[in-house]
Formats: sequence, structure tokens, C-alpha cells
Amino acid sequence: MSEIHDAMFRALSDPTRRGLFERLCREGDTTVVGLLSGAGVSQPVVSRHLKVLKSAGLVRDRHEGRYTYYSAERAALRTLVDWTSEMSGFWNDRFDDLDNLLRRMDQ
Amino acid sequence: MSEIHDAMFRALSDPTRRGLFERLCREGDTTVVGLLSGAGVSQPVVSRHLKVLKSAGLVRDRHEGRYTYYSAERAALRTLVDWTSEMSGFWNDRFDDLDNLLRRMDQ
DNA sequence: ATGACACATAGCCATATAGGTATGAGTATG
DNA sequence: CATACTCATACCTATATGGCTATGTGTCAT
Repeated sequence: MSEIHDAMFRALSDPTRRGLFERLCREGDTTVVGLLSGAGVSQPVVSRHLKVLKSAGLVRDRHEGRYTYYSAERAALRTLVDWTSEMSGFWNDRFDDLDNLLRRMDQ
Repeated sequence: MSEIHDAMFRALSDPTRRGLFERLCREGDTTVVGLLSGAGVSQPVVSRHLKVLKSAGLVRDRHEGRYTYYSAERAALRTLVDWTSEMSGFWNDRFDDLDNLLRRMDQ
């Protein structure tokens, strides 16, 4: 159940890797060489980070001749939004409970 | 700027640590011993995970006699929601651009 | 005061991981 | 066909990290 979250948060925990993901969110389809500029690391490192992001379901790749285009995976973002919403929800529920408790105490 | 995100994603990347945070979101104020049951690790490990979560701004602690109560930090969740929203926003913007492009091409 | 309890820190170890260079596999181009 | 190019993999190394046990610090209870 939470293995998906494990992989996603793990993948996003590294700044370099999260930077790549953010660029893919901003710029869409991009090749490895395209991502290389500004990444601050070597090409093999970029490739490996992309592999991690892919196995975490955060990006997809598409082959076109000798180029490989990577792009952010929309479903993954959805999963993240759901998780944060769930956590926020718990937080709000607790305050609702507190609210109810106070109301009951008030009577 | 993104050092906050670094610390947060890093803190949430470990399953044990994220489990603790989720419990704090669900159950609110809890002591270390309270969190210990079901954590699957020793008390010192729990304490260290909580320290990491705290320095990432994800939880706060409150001392009461010999007890220390930890609780989830609402602002941190907000930061996460903002980040995921921003990423989703980029994604949508790109599709708006594509949409505009297709419209222009259509004329 | 003494013992029990709650929690944090220190020190240790095994493993994971991010980075590098070298190289391989596949594709376009002259 | 030979060369250049794109990308991935293999391999190595240094460091980070998560787990443990032992112990320290502070607080409550008897």
C-alpha cells in the first residue's frame, strides 16, 4: 500500500533528482542531454536519477531514434496531492473532534 | 529556497519516519513511548527520527514533566501542498500552451 | 533518598547511495 | 564503413544513514 509512497518520497528526497523532476514538470518532454545542462552532475548520473524517478512512477520515457524523451507522470503528482490531502484531513478531523468535545463540554 | 523541501522530502523518505509522521497527523499529541508501540524500532531510534522530523519542520515538541509530546506541524503540510500544486500547475500550463498552439494552428 | 520511568545522546556497524570514470549498445550522418 | 552522437550500464569510492546497545539527564513516586 505505502510502497508507492516509499518510492516517491525516496526519489524526491535527493535535491539533484528532485531538480530533474521539477524541470520535467516545467518544461515537459526533454532529452537526457537537455536535462544535463544545469543539472550539475555527469550524464551517467542524470541517467541513473531518471531511472530512479521512473521506477518510482514519477516520470515516463519515450524513445525516438537515438533520443530518449522523459516527461513527468501526471498520476504521480495526483498520488502526492492525495497523500498530503489525507494528512491535512486527519489534522482537520482532529480539530473537528476537539470542536465537538468543546461543544459537548459547553452543554 | 528549496532547502526546506530538501529537508522535508528527505525526512519523509524513510518509511519508519514517515509512519511516525502519519501517526502524528492522525492521532495528534503523542509521547515518545506512545509512538514506540507499533513503530517496529527501538526507543532511541524513535527519538532520533523525531529529531529529524523536527529539524525538517514537520513536527513540534512540547515538554510536560517527564513526558515529551510530539505533534504534526500544520505549516509543513501546507508547504507540501504548495509544492505539489506548483508542479501540477506547471503541468497544466504546458497543456494550456499546447492547447493554444493547436488553436493557432487550426486557424 | 532510592528506584522507576521517559526521553535523549553517544558510539558502533552494516548497508545504501550519490558521485565519478570507463565503456557498451544503438542510431544517425558523412 | 567509419565516425559522431545519445543514452545506459558496470564498476569503484567516499559518505550518509538507519539500526542497535549502553548510558546520561531529568522527573515522578515511594
